[in-house]
Amino acid sequence: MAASIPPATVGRLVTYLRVVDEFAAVGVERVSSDELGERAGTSAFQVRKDLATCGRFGTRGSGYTVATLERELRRVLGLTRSWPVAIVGMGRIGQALADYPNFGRQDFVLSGAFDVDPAKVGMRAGSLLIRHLDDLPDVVREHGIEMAFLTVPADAAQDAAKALVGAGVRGLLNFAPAVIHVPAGVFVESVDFVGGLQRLAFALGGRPASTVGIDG
Amino acid sequence: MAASIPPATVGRLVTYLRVVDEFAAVGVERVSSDELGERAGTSAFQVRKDLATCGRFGTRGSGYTVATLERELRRVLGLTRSWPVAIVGMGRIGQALADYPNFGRQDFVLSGAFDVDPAKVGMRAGSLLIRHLDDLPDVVREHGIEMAFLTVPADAAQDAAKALVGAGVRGLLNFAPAVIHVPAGVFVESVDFVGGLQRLAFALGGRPASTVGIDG
DNA sequence: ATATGTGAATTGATTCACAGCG
DNA sequence: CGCTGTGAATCAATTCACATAT
Repeated sequence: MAASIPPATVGRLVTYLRVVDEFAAVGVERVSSDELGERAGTSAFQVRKDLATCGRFGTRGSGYTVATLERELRRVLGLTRSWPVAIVGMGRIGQALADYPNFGRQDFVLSGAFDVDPAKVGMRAGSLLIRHLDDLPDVVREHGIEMAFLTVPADAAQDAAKALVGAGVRGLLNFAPAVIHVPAGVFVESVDFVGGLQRLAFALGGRPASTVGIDG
Repeated sequence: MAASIPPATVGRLVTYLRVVDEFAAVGVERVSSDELGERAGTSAFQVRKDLATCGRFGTRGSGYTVATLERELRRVLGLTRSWPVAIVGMGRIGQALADYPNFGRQDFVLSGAFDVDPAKVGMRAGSLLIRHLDDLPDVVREHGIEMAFLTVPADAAQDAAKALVGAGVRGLLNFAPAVIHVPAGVFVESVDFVGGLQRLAFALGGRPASTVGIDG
């Protein structure tokens, strides 16, 4: 039971959940793998394979019930509970995240904001009071925090990650352009926008521009 | 010549460039695939395979010259020129990006900031004057902009993408939690932090915690 | 000797065709 | 019939072993 789900599939399940929510928001009750694939930017084959990997959610001949699919996707992804999240590093990006409105809707609750800069400690960011990184273990214990945004400069990222892991945090969402090393049992997802620009540079310029037409 | 490089490899080349820059910054002149792999969070096999995909950069018996590797990686990735970049959507995230200090160092130059909110148009963000989205085509032409940050709310993302493509922009770095559809010849990289949290939720909770030991 | 470059083997992911249920 | 679920086939990516160059 619950055969392990490939990472590539997990990434798409997140997209399907988003798409399903969009359908639900406009009152659609049933969708086909074709419609899901179109909206999610993949093929109907892929959708069916991915969904079948985690259970039997559809009805042959008529498709998937939006409400069922949403519930099952949330269950599979571990989104049936609320996840308290810390932000470590209250620079521009950390502050922008603290003000981001829609985490609650997604079952993530900002529960701590940290920095090492005395000028920032004590200030507010969104609904949060910025505390010193030294207080991390206490706050993690108090709020049951298991994941955190890592929004410190690249050269401070590994040390901050170490502090987080030491405090018991097991999931890091790293925004720094740096590779983070963590022990087994701890997970890092990276949000690498500098890298994103570089991958775009490759796509646009690594190969010759070749006069691609956008007609038709 | 220049056999096409697999996407998975391109992603790692970006990491290698970063690691190589770190070595260069502390004065190291030669590195082995072992050292690169360790720092980049992958195997020496993978490093050699990736680097051999785009050329013969090393010296058997002694490794890779840091300066050569940096130059070659930049060339392969299309980072030998400067890329003007626009920001579309001057909310918290767009503003944070406008203030991000280190794009210049990476050969990306912020060259335009856009929004549709009259309250924001005319204000400054970092070194940029915020202009109305209607001015996009003019500014794109004037500065030769080929890529853009897409930092608008999810429900405005597809329309903004259309405006960008219409203005001739061929590379989008999408921050919105939404799938963006673009014509052939246009590239989208997504920076999905809400999705990142959800993937972490799966990693931490989708499967039973199973008492993962961090000992040994 | 030493560490790269590369074909071969393996593993994983995607695509497909169609069986099977409604 | 229509559309899902799934084994088989194809394709891509990773791992490995070792020949090769310095």
